[in-house]
Amino acid sequence: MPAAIGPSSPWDAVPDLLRARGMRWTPQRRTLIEVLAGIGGHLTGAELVERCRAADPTTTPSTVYRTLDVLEELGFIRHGHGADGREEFHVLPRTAHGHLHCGTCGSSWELGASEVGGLVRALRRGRGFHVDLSHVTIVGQCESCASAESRP
Amino acid sequence: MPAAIGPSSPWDAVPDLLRARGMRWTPQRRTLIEVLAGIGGHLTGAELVERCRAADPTTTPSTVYRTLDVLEELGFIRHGHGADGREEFHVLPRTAHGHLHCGTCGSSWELGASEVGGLVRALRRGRGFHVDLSHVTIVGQCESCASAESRP
DNA sequence: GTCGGTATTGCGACGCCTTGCAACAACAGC
DNA sequence: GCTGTTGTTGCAAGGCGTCGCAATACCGAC
Repeated sequence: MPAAIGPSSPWDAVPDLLRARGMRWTPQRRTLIEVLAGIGGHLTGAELVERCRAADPTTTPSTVYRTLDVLEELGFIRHGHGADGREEFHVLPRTAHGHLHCGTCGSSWELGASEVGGLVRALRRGRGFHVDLSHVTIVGQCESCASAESRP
Repeated sequence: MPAAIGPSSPWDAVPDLLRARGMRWTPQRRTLIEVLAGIGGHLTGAELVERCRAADPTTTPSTVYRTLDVLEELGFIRHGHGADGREEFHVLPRTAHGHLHCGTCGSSWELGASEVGGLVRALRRGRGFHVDLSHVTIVGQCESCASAESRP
């Protein structure tokens, strides 16, 4: 019995987008898409590999990372680097955004375009430099860690 | 014959600073310091390991990285992460500064406190977040790459 | 000068991610 | 439905960086 017309998801377009570019729709890619569709927010590459392995134990890291590259080209994900330099992927970013990372407690927050807008404009005007916002990670210390440290 | 009193270097203080903290001055650390003193600017961890190996083939990566941690605690170097997430060390930073990295051509520039000042203040006021400037790497596209791309 | 406590080293193993390559399989055309 | 092309996969190996552990050697004390 054919599934009823379910809630349409942006991911549904992936197979055709791939084929339109002469690329192929494979079970391995399907696995990764299902994992990505089932979660949201930020994940490291290793976490993604692990979740794919949970869904399909034959998953290979290299395939996951290569598929992530493809999905990034298609705009479905973006990657940046966390405070430790490890890759971090953002699923379906509504708008480009950077990240704020507390080096003490490890929490992180999104950094909206409005907050970095001044810097982005200044760099564009002053240096002709075009900032890739999704790749911006600002490291430092968050409010609660800073106050905890000044009053131990 | 004892060396004449040479040009004094900030590195000369390292042995005593270490001992003052109950740490030790070892030949391996000496090798790394000599390498660092002989260059300047930005280097990746791997480059540093390689240069140490050139000076002393018995050099071990783990020792180099651990010594770099110590030197960072002492303030002689700072590390950040380049566009690809790899570690990058800055020798003797005069002032805290961030980095601007062109993802297309790979060049990078220093980002002065004045340029990021607005963002730093906004984050402090708005979120109580204290930015670690030396850890900031802004990725994007530089002027020449951007214009080369728009007019191929 | 020697001795002992302990910081440091070197090793081996691991984790994350990338790359080259041969074998495989998706898919367009018949 | 079969077939050939060629994009993908899985493997193996490698690079960068970290960590635990036993052996080493620095350095302060005697």
